[in-house]
Amino acid sequence: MKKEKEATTEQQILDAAKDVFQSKGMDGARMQEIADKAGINKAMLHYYYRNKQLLFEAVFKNAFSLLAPQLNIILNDDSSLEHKIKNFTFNYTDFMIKHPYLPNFIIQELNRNEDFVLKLKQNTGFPNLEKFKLKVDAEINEGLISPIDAEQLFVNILALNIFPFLGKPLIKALANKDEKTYKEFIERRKTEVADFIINSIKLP
Amino acid sequence: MKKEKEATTEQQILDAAKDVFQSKGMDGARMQEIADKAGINKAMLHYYYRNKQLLFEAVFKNAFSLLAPQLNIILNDDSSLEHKIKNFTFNYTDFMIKHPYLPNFIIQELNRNEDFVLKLKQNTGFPNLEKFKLKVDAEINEGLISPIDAEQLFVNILALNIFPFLGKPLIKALANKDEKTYKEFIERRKTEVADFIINSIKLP
DNA sequence: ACATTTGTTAACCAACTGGTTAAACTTTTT
DNA sequence: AAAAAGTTTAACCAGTTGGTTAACAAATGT
Repeated sequence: MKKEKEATTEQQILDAAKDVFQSKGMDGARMQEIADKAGINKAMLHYYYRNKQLLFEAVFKNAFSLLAPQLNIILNDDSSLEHKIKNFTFNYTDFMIKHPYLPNFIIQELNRNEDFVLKLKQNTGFPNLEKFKLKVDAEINEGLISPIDAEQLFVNILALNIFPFLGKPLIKALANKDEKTYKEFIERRKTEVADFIINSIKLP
Repeated sequence: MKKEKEATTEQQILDAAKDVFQSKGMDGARMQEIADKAGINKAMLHYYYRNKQLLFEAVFKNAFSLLAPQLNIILNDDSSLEHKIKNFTFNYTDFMIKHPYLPNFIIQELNRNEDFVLKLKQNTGFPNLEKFKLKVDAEINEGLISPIDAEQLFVNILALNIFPFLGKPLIKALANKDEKTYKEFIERRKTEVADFIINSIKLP
C-alpha cells in the first residue's frame, strides 16, 4: 500500500466533503459534487466512508472538534472573568473570521437532528460548564460582579459572539452593509462585545 | 367555483408546506410529504404554486412577514430606549416560544441563498434602522446612556434574543438541560436579557 | 516470482424527485 | 341545459441520487 497517497486520498475526500457539506448542508450536498471536488471517482467515497451519513458525521465531528477548544478558552482557564471574556471574545471572533461557515454549519445540523448532539456529548473534551459556574459565583461573592446566573451569562456571551456570524445576511440587509463594511463591523466587535458584557456585570 | 373550498385548498397547502419547509428546509422538504400532510394530490401543489421554489418563497415571505413587525417594535415606536428594549425582549421571546421553528428557518434559508434577501428588501415594511439610530444618538447626547454605536447595540439586542432559539440544541447539550428546564431558562430571559442590556448602557 | 491485499475506475441500478398530462369531476356562466 | 372555466385525480416521465459491482491496477508479503 502507498502510505502517503493512502492518507492523501482519504484526506482529499474529507476536505472536499467539508467544503460541500458546510456550504450546502447534509440535504443539499451531493456525493458526486464531493467526488468531483476531490478529483476522484464517486465509488471512493463509499470505499473510505461507506455512505453519505458516515462521511457527513466525519466532517461534522471534525468541525465540532475545532469549536470545542474555543469554548474551553472561557470555560476552563483560571484567569479572572474579565480576562476570560476579553480573551474569548477576541479569540473566538478572530477564529470565526477564518472559518466563516463553521457556526452556521454546526447550528443548522444540530437543529436538523437533535439526537446527533448525544453522540458528541460522549466525546471526551465536550465542553463543561461546571468550572465556569464556580468562577462566576466566586466573583459574585467577592463583590467583583453583580449577581447573575452563570448559565444566562454564558449564553449571553455565546449569543453576542456567535450570532453576528449566523445572522450575517440578516445584518447585512438590515444595516445596509456590503461585504467590506460587514467585515469592519465584525472587526470592531472583537473588543466592543467584551466591553459590553463587562459593563453589564462589573461592580464599581 | 367553490369560494370557500378554493381558499381552503390553497391555504391547506400553505399550512402543510410551512410545517415541512420549516422543519426540513428547502433541500430536505419533499413535495410528496407536503401533499400528504395537506391531504391532497401532489399535482395540486403545482396547480396552485407552479413549482417547489415558488411554494417555498410563499412560505418564506409569510414567515418573514411575521418576524418583521416584531423588529419594528423596537425600531419604530417612540418610547425611551429602556422601554423599547424591555418591550421588545419580552414580546419577541414570548412570540418565539409560540413559533419556535421561525428563527432557525429564516436564518438557515437566508444563509443558503444570500441573494434571496434582496427580494425581501424590496417589500414595503422591511425593517429600517434609521429611526433607532437617531434615538440612540439622542439619548447619548442627553447623557442617559453611555456612548455606543447604534448598529452594534441593535445587533447585540438581536443576538441576545434570537440566539437562544437558534442554539437550542447546543444550549441543551452544554448546560445539560431537558425540554422543561430549557423552557424555564427561556422564560427567565424575558426579563433578564433586558436588564442585562440596560445595565450595560445606562448611565447612573 | 507470485499470490494476496489494497486502491481505483467505469458502468450500472433501483429508488426517488419534481414536474407533466390527459381525463374526470365540479362549479359558474350564458 | 349545455358550454365554459376551474378543480382534482391517477398515471406517467425524465432526470437525479446514493449506492453497488465487477474488473483492473498497484503495492505488499512471502
